[in-house]
Amino acid sequence: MSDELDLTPHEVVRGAIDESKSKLRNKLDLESSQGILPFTNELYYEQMNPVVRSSLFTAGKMNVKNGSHYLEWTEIFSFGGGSIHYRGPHLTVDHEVVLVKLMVLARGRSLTKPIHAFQADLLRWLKLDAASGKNYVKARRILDDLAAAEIRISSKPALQRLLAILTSPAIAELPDGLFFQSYINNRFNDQLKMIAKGLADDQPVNVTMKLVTSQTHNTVTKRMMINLDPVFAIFFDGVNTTLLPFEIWDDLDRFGKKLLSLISSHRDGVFPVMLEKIHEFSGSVSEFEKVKRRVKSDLKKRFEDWESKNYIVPGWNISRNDNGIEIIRGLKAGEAVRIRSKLNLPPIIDSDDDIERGSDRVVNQRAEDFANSFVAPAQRHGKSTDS
DNA sequence: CGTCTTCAAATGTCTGCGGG
DNA sequence: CCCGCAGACATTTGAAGACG
Repeated sequence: MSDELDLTPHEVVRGAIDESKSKLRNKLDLESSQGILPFTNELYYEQMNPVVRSSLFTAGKMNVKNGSHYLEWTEIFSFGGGSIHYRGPHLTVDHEVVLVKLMVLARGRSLTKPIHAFQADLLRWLKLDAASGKNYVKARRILDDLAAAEIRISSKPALQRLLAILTSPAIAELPDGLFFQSYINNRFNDQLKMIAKGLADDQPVNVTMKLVTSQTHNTVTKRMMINLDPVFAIFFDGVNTTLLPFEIWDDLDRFGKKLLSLISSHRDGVFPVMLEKIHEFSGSVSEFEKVKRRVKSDLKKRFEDWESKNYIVPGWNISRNDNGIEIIRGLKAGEAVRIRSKLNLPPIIDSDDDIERGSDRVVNQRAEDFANSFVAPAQRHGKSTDS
C-alpha cells in the first residue's frame, strides 16, 4: 500500500480526537439527519467515482449554447465496469463546479432541507465577474440544467447501501432518519425485490436519480433555495468517491479538473489507456483522427507540468503499441493531491475487493477520519486502509 | 511523425448602462 | 448589494499547413 501518510502515534492525540469526534457526532446528529451525508468540506472536492470516470460533465464548451439535449436515455462514455446513463441538457464542467460547491454547502445539513445560496455565490465559484448581468443568466441556466438532469447509475455498493437503508430499522432513530427512510421507501419500495435479486445474482441494477430536485427563487430576499436529490447522498458514502484538495482543483482548467480527478480515483494508478479514450473522456466533439497529434502534444505538456507540481508521479508515458495505437501508461496521482493543508486525506479506495463497503463500519470510519481533521492541523495523522 | 503556427468561427468574459 | 440587457472585446476550439 503506497499511501504515504505519516503515522502519528495515536496516544498523543487520542484525547483531542475523542473530544473532537464526539463534537462532530453531536453536530451530525443534531444538525444533519441520516448520517450518510457527504463528509466533504471546504477543503476537498468530492465526487462519486462513477461520475469521475465518465464524461457526464464535458470539458468542451461546444454544443452548449445551442441547447444540446439528450431527450432519450443515453449511455455516457465511462471508464471501468459500471455504466452511466443520462437524460437531460448537455452538462459541462461548469455544471460540475456548481454542483460540488452546492454539496459543500449541504455538508452537515439534511438533504431533505434546502440549501440557501445567492446567485452571486455561483458566479464566485465559476470565477465570473459578478458585475456582469450576462453572467447571472449563465449561472441561472446552469442551475436549470442541473434541475432538469437525470442520471441512472449501476453501482453495487450504492445499491447495497440503498437496500440497507430500506431494511434497517436503526436509521429511524436518527432525527431526520425516519423522514429519509420513508422517502427512500416511497421511491424504491416497489423495486426492493428487484434490487435484492439483482445483487444476489450479480446482475446489473440501476438507480435513477436527479441532481437538483427543485429550486426556488425568493425575489424578496434575493436568495435561492435549492434541494438536492437525497438519493444522491447514497453515492457520497465517502468511500466510493474521489477527493481532491479544492486549492488544486479550483485552479485546474476544464479538462484538467476531469483528468486529475480520474487519475486520483485510481489509488494504484490508472491502467494503460488508449489516447483515443482519453479524448473521448474529455467530451470533445472533434474527430480523434484529425486532432490526435495535437491532443498528444498538449497532453504531454500538461503531464510535464503536473509532474513538476507533484500532481502526478514520474514514469508516465505516451507511446504506440505494436499495433500503432497510442497508449498512455503509468498515470498515478502524486503526493500533492493526496495530502494538502496538513490535513488527513482519507485514502482513495478502488479495487474490486473493496466493493462490499458502503457498510456502516466504513462510513463511521470515514466520519472518524473527518473528525480527525479537526485536530490541530500541525499533527498530521493518517491511517492505512484495510486492503 | 511530432512540433509549431495560423485562422475563422464559436464561445466566453467584461464594460457600461439600467433598475430594485 | 442584488440583478438584467447589449454589445464590445478576448479566448478557445477544431482544423489544416509548414517545417525538420
